[in-house]
Amino acid sequence: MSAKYQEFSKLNLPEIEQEILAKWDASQAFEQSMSLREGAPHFVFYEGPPSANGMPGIHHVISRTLKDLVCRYKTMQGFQVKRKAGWDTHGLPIELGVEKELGITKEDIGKKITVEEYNQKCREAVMRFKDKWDDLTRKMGYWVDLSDPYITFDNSYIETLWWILQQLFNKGLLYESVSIQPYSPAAGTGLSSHELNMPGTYKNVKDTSAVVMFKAIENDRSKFLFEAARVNGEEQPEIFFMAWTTTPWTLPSNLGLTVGAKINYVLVETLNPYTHIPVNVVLAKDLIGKYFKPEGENLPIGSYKEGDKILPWTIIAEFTGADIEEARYEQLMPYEANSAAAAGGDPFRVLVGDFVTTEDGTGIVHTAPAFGADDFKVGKKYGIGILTMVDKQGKFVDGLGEFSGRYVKDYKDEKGYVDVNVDISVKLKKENRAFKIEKYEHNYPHCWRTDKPVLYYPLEAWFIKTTALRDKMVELNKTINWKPKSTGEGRFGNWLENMVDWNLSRSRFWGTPLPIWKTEGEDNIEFKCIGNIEELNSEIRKANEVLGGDVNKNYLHEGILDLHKPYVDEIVLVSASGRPMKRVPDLIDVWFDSGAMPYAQWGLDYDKLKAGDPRPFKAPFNVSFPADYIAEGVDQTRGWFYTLHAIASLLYEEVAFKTCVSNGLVLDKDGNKMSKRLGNVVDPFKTINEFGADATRWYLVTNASPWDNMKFDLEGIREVQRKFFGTLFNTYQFFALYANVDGFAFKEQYIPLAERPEIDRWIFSSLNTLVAKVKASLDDYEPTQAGRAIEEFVGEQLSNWYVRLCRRRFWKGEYEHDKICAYQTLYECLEKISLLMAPISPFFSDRLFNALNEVTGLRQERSVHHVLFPVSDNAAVDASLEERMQLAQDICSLILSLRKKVNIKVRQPLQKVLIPVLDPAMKAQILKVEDLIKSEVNVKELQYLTEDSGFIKKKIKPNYIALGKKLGPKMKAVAAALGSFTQDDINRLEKEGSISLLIDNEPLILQANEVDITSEDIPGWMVANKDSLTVALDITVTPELISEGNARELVNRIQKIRKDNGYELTDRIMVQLTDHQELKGSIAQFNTYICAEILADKLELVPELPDGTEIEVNDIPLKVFVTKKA
RNA sequence: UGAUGCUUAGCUCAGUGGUCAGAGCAGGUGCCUUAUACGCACAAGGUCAUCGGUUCAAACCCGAUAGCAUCAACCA
Repeated sequence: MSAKYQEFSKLNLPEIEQEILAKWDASQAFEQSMSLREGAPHFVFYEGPPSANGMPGIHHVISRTLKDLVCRYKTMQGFQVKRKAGWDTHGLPIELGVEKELGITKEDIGKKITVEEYNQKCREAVMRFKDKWDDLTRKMGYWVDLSDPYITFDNSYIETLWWILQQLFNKGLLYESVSIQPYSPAAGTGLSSHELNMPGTYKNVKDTSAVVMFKAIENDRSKFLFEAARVNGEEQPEIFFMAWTTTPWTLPSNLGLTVGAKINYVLVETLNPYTHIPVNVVLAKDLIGKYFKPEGENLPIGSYKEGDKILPWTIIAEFTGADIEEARYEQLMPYEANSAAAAGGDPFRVLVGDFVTTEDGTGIVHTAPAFGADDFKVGKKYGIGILTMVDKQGKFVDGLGEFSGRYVKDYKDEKGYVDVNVDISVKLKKENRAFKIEKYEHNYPHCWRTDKPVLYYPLEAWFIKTTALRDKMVELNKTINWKPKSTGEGRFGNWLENMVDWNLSRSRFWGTPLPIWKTEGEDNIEFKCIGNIEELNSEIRKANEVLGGDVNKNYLHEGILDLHKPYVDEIVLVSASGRPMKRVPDLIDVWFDSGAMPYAQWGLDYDKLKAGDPRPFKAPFNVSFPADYIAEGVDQTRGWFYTLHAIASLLYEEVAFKTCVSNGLVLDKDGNKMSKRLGNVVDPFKTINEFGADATRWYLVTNASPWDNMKFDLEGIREVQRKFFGTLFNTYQFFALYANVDGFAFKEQYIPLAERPEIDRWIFSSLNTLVAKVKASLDDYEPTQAGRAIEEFVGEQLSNWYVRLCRRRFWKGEYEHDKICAYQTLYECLEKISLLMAPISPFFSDRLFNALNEVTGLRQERSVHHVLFPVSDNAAVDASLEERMQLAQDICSLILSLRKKVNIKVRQPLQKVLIPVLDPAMKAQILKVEDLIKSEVNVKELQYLTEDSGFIKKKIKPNYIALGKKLGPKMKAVAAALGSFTQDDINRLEKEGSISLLIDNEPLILQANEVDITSEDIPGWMVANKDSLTVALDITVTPELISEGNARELVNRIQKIRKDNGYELTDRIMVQLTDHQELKGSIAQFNTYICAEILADKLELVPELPDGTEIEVNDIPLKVFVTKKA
């Protein structure tokens, strides 16, 4: 323990941080922050695993600051907070990175490079930037246990995922199905959404589009259409539903027509423009204009002659989509391969779907479930079956007549490729089944590798039936505390409501394999889902015994050593009926990896597993589920937040986290997204090295609410550094300077609050109010509020008011009661601040705390992060005291503003200030701070004007809040009436407590408490107002006042000379001045004052001073000669 | 296209159903020196995105529009 408070030459945050980091390392401060809380209640935090495959960016600093500050705060609240780090190690970005590095594509894997080698590369690549991440973690002061992280590619991690999948499989929540996915026939592979979002994949292309006519069959639902046509005179009317398609090749696979329930449709009697046969067609009313000209309306059909430009048409019925639901139609292009039986459902019906619009087409959507996600969904809902009349090479299957074997798009760059879409259109035209054929330009996705158009194609995939738990998940979500609320209720809640089953399958190489084996062939398929390594090993041996030969020969001895591809794929298992089973080649979605971290981070406990424990995970899972708190970027809403929630709901019908903070994006200072391409990425290392992690963290937290997108500007960090840390640092420096002089080490008895001066009690009250506010804000996960409150206190209350007003107490007089009060008060403020700010800025707070504590030894703890958070002392909070100090600050500000207006500097004393006081309470309040105001603004007296002094001009306004409900619409009239009140009217109202008005010829009694009376003017005086406060200043400068002003000015000049001469604070001086008529009186009168201020024994007036310094005192030139007294 | 959020001073952000809309920074003016010019004080700066509605009263509540952002989707 050193006897002196450390003084610094200059604030250097990065340097302080280096020092603190070394100290933390040496003392194992982080480990201690947990071990000191052994046995205390847990606060559970989950770390969302980052991928160490890329460099960390500044946006990682914000979410990690949020994580860290809550964990530190909860530790200070007495909780034990363990935080295990984790790494996300699987997934497409890693694979793509490796492909790029090796210069290969997906197709080359298994050919140019073995899967084994490839996965080895991935395993190496995944931790490429781990050092950088660890470095950032350390430098930004993020306390997380990096020594024992969970890693998603570890066997034990994958094993836990398998166990979970097995649970879901056993519950029937894991199933195989088809889903419609983007697929590139040219490349023979499915495309991920990532690949589809690559630049240049969407291109404008011209395709043959067709409006085709599906012939309606008369039934219950369509009867009214036929009757309408018959009324119109036709005996055997033909009615057609018109639908538009840009992909005519999907027409042989058509199984339905989808309409919008609320869209208005019409039945139109007209002619087919190609065949000129009279027809009746159904389309959306809004789209009539697209196909028919207004001139043709209601023209008789018979009037049309071939070659006419105008097609006659007549609306003969009007109805909504809901009216024709379940109507039926004839198949458009029947062949042997696409029969209703082949579709496996009840096709050729009119369906209702919410995706239908009337923006283009006909308002009726041709629905081929195999080739569109919406089509598939609505088709499934209605059970119309599915037809996939195109194979994986992109050509029509056999059994489609003349179209069999033809490619639906030019995937092969065939010479003389004839567009099959055109042929289909021509055929339909001839058959009176096409209404309009034209080229249509639209935006369509293309395979980024082959440049050929993508098709949406049904592919086999494994799904988790999350929809089965939807209601439960929605219900559980309501118990989660979301910050901000809108993320949980809106974005997340909405997502849950519209959730679809989770497509787990990924056809890649580096990831968690799906642990499902299945028998080959189409009949009696048997499945086996493996749940742990031991089970797999025993199944391996069993298969070898049953199937014999070389089956699994490489895995018999040691069992399986790596759960990745290609090893798992080599393993053959045996089904219950004795047939060989091969693994489903899929990997699972990496989001499952991270969503399962609450369980997999600990791994499986075989003892519990064998005992049939439903939660067979290693300790400390039992005390680490669910999480009290998680925090990530808002982009994780449908990522990690969802998968955590989904898995916990599926397994245990519980939440995985109780509070979730989702932070917004970090944009550059102009509001653009940071991207490498634009070169506007902020390097977190550079930022921290230059400005310090504390300033960066403080800026990120206080600049904007974390969930708003923030525009990141280094200028803002600079400001924080200067304004907040600079001020706080200076306040400490001030304290240290004098405390060292006086040897203050908090050795004296703690002086009770009641015995301290008013200003001390005030800053204490204010401090405790702050403590309460900070605690409330942090408890509510609102760190921005907390940080801003601390800033405000340090800048305005502590530094700029308390210290400024109290300066003299620290250097004047003996080391006794008042001085000790001042030291104790300032010390406690500084110490509490160090505690309050510790969660947000862990370094400087620790430095400040220790700088103080190393001298006084008041605390046992060696780090601020081990101390319990302060508790607000209600007894110290005095609202009335805070109010009157605020009053004093406001009054001072008003007086300064008046001085400025008339250009009278503060050093010039003025005689008096007038303050109208309308009630005795206000006067009492100001009286208590009168001295303070007088010295602060250099005024000799405060005069209170009460109403009877006659000086005040009052103003009256309705009290809108009180009167609003009572008066309602009469409010305006009353306001006008009050506006025309005379001073006498106001006085009478005040005296009598009420007044009667005539509003709209009705009498109305107004009570005194229903109006606001203020005094905004004092006739003849210069006034300034703030809210209801009014201040007038007497700006008369009498000769006496000038004289005193001169004296003060002189003091000020001589002080400057002292400083220039480099004298010590305590040096006494001798002063010679040239005699000057105008100053003579002043110097004589204020001689004692001047001498006391400048530490001179006397002032000597001489006629000439050749060696003196020339100065000016209020424009009076003179010379002074100052020497240090020996 | 949908969901969600944002839009207030030149910039970064507060703000509450109550009649003059706030702070910091930048810019302006004036002040130094026994903590701090990396400071202090004062003044100026606004169509609260636009348009409608509810209300005695709207920056605030509601509805539409526009722009930005994220996520999801992408379609006939």
